[in-house]
Amino acid sequence: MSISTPTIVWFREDLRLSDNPALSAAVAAGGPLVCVYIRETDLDDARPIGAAAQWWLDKSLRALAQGLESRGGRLVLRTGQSAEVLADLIHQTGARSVVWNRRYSAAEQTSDARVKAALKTDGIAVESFNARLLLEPWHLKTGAGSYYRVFTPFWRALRASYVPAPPLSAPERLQTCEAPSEGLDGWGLHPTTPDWSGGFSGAWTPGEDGAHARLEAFLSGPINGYAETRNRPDIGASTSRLSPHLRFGEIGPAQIWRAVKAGVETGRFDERSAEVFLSEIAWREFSYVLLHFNPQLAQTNYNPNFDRMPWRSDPAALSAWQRGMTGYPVVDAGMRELWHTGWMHNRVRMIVASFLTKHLLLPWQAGEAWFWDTLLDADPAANAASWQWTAGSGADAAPYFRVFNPITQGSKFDETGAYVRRWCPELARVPDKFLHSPFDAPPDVLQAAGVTLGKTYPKPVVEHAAARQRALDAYKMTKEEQGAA
DNA sequence: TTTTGAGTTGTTCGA
DNA sequence: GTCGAACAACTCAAA
Repeated sequence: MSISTPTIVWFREDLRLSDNPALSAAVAAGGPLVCVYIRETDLDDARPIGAAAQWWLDKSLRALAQGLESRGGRLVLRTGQSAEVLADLIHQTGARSVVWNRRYSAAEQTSDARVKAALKTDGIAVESFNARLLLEPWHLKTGAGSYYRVFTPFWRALRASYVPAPPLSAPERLQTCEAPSEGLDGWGLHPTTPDWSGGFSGAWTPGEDGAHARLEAFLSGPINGYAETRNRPDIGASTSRLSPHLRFGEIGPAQIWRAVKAGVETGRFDERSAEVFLSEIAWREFSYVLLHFNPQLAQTNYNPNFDRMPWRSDPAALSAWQRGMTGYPVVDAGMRELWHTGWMHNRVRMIVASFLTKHLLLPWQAGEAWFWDTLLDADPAANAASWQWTAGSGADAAPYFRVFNPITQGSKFDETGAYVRRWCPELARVPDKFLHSPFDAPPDVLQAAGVTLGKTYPKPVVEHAAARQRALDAYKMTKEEQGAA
């Protein structure tokens, strides 16, 4: 390869300059770079990213462009079919090679394979890398040679065999080729009319620098005690909040792994909490395994017995759940946190997901779709796998009789009530004893707190005990013999 | 091949 | 108030 030949670096879900194998390989090739992000129009089978994620993408691309510019480079933005855009760039710049980091949903992989074949036919060198996962989905196999369907053995195997590669530092200077670029402002990723993203900007700093600041903030304190405090949404900094950064590849799991392990080795972190935190990273990996071997994970039941589940259709109940108006404070607080900040605490995600699928008996796909549109971190693998897990239809899923009691969960994990009081301010003056079940409070208590159920705060859309029994009865249907119907 | 032990995150009831 | 058992049966992973 002539050292003057340009290499195209196709950025996708890896919006970072450090520990980016494709970028490092392109730099090592010695020629100038063409750094491009393509707004793809040919991913027919893939869902477009949700509205919240678009907001993040907008900011993350700006941060990436700035990172490149500060090193003497430039980010090219294009819209079109990926193969055509790349061919066009090759024509414009004289590039003879293309590199990217792999992605793992079926639509994306199919498209990438097609692009790769077409480029190779034209005599272009193409190489792809892993920047997104500790180990790629096909890497770990059980003794019988199949993929892992149960988390714990998967986690044991991962822990035993994974050794992170040496870190790759961000290039200090870059030389990029001139090529026509579109403008981000024209992409309309930031919402207008109305701009509902006001709650996002105060809560987040998209981009690689923001990702590392978030990691450092987590490692400088909250990681110690994480094993317990991670379940407490009323404690502001109890989790890492790295999920949206991971979603867009502003930081990779290998970088997190190295940083955590280094802290354990120097005795800086409590070992148990570090282990629990890394196991959460491993759940993300496990989700990618499930997605890879089950491309329809976001659409169809992993466990086909659930095809017999008698889900209801109830637009009013779905809407109450989406808007945070179910009358169960911890559920409503979670749904409102999601709407305002694009994120929800993990413990609360489980509570609201259990409520939708069990108390309301609505299909998990409806919840998955809502999360897809409203979560900044909406991930094709983790979102689908987690919803199926909660519903009971997923791999290694919760037993069907595990129906979260939203009152008990609220009292237990929002012990101080700070979480409900923040997101449901109309309940702020309800005393702790009734904060998670205002419908059980005596009338004079509600009056003193300025609450009128049905007016200032909704009455519960379902009664817990009856809804629980209905869910248990419905789940029995998934157990019936084939042909019993 | 067969067997065995185990499996993210809970709730309710009754002693 | 606390504690242990029941809730169900099945699939997976590994010996």
